Amino acid sequence: MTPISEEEVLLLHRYVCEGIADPKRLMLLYYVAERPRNVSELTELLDVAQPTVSHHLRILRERGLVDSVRDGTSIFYSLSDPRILQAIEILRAYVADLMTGRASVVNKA
Amino acid sequence: MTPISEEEVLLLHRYVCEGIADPKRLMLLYYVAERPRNVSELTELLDVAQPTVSHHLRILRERGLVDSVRDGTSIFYSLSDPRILQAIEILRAYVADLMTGRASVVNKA
DNA sequence: TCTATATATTCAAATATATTGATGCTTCAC
DNA sequence: GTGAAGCATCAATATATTTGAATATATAGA
Repeated sequence: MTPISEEEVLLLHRYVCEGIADPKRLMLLYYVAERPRNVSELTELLDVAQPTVSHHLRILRERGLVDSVRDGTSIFYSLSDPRILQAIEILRAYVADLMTGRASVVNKA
Repeated sequence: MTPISEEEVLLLHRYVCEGIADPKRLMLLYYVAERPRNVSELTELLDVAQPTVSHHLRILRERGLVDSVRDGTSIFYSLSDPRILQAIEILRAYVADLMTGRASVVNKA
């Protein structure tokens, strides 16, 4: 493990961690990872007001986590890099283990 | 990629994403991943007030991201599960590519 | 027990974030 | 050009987070 600098941590935080730090945005990442989806579709899926979805999509877009492509009046969002969800999936597995007691608790018994 | 449920996303957020959503906490995770470290040491390394470090450590501890062991008057913190940093390292590599223009921008040219 | 050291907690202030109704902008069909 | 659809931005509010000074708690040694 290469030591990390404070500047690198700040970039990591600004470009990724901040982006995935909201449940709605996590859901958005999973949804657009399946296939490109437009805002209307994502608004229905998330069950929040449309401006809320646009707000979260903007945060993801500004950080480069998702790409957007206009098609007529719709704008389709997609995941920009598979590593983003790859990392999240590792954390997801970790949490799943946590919930079934296989991580951190049992390992210390 | 197995579809994720809203409940699973909430757990993922509460137990991990929220925990790594602050630069100071990211630094803490890297520091305690190297070796167990006590609060005094971490306070010097982070260059913030001791209560601030305790606060961040509590957030990490409550989520199970770090373990703590008392030794005399000191309390040593360590990383609870290697997968946490494994995932972060993937994101770190992604950000490094972003910064050198190898990710997301170039791939779309 | 008294004192010093190490860590945690409380509390308040400052800052940041999430949410949504109202509104503006863009695109397309007619 | 007009109207409608889709999305973004604005403005206002509510909520959450970060921070550190002051204080409390816990351990060890004398």
